[in-house]
Amino acid sequence: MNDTKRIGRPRGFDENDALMAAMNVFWAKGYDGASMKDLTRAMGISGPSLYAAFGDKRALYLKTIDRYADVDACAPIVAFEAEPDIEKAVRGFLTSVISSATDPEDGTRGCFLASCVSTSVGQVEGVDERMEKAIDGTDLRLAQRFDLEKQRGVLPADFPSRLRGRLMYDMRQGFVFRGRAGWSGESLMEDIEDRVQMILAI
Amino acid sequence: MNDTKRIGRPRGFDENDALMAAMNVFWAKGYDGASMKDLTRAMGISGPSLYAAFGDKRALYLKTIDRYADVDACAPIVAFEAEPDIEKAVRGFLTSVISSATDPEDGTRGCFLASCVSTSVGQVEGVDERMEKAIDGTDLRLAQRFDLEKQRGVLPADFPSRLRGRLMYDMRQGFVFRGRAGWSGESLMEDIEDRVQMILAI
DNA sequence: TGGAATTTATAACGAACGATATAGATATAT
DNA sequence: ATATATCTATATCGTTCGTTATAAATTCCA
Repeated sequence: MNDTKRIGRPRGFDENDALMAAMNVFWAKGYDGASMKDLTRAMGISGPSLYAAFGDKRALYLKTIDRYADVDACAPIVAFEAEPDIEKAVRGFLTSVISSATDPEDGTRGCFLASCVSTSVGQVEGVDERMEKAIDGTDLRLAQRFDLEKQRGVLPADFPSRLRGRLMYDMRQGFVFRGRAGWSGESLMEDIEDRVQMILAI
Repeated sequence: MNDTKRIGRPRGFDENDALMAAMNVFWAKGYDGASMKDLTRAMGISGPSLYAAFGDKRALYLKTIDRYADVDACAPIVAFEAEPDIEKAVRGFLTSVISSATDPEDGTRGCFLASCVSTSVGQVEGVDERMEKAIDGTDLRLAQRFDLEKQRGVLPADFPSRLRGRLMYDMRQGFVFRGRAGWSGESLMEDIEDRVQMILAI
């Protein structure tokens, strides 16, 4: 927005990098579990710098949520939209959900929204609206993919795109949750063929 | 176990009542959100009494989880098992899930396990095993209800009871989650007919 | 009635939390 | 060069947290 050189000492850190680092901490430890010490260390900045740049802890948390929505970091949805064959796309979505929910990477499991932010809904002010909007957005994206197949004639005209999109979202929520509780990827995979047929059933 | 009068000053509170009161606090505020002050006030006892009777905060939390499993306080599952007609039973399960997830009662929404304990999985030591066992148990109860219908001949012999039980569980998880994020009961009800057919589809 | 045992209430503990006051460092503008 | 503005680092603030000494109160046993 404003690229002109500003007066005063310049930032010693990249705001975006710091935000992503903070997100990973929240992701791995949860909102309450992530202390300011954890955050400042991971972000590579000191307390006062954090407060000056992002406000307080809660504001930082909300900013990581907005950032996540922007960068579109949710692998399963991306996989779903990229695969042209709809059945493979649905299977790919579920497979991606399961693998990300059971293969921890840096302590971060599943989707940031599904496995971290969702646990602070109703607890941290400002999260509910963002979560509701995120769910709405995801539901819509999933439904639009089905609508596309209806236009192509692959899916029948009366296919309930919106309902099946919501169903996929709820399935993700369930898989992520089971993954956190200790379920193995293999045991979760037992369900996917039945669920693929289910999602696409007329 | 031991009803003989014990020496010393007797308890001034009922252990079971105190445990249920503690559960309601955790249910409404979450594990981290519930302070010892909240707990002692709701339980009607003082700090030292709490520690003497239940151990520390975490031990108290785990005991409320065990207690919940014992009293079988999950309304949707009870509704599911009580209704003889299987289609009505499935519909009743989902309806019960939705109403309990969107009609807050004393700040407690949904199922204690689904809406509170599930958010502390991976965060509080001892919760994971209990949650995994609880999910297993619920999956099994749901599946057994379907098996019963297979014996009666209402459902075909190749009906995948276990998979559909899991599916119902994941749907509950999704509904409870959406309810916490602000979804209304009416909007959630839009899905149920599609889902009832889905759960019972061969 | 006097001790032993147990629960109670008051008060306060150390630790960790989130958040800041202060001062020093580094840039631009005049 | 001086002034001004912005960022950084150290150190510390006041709370709140979960937890626990301490001592009074209440019961049973001898």
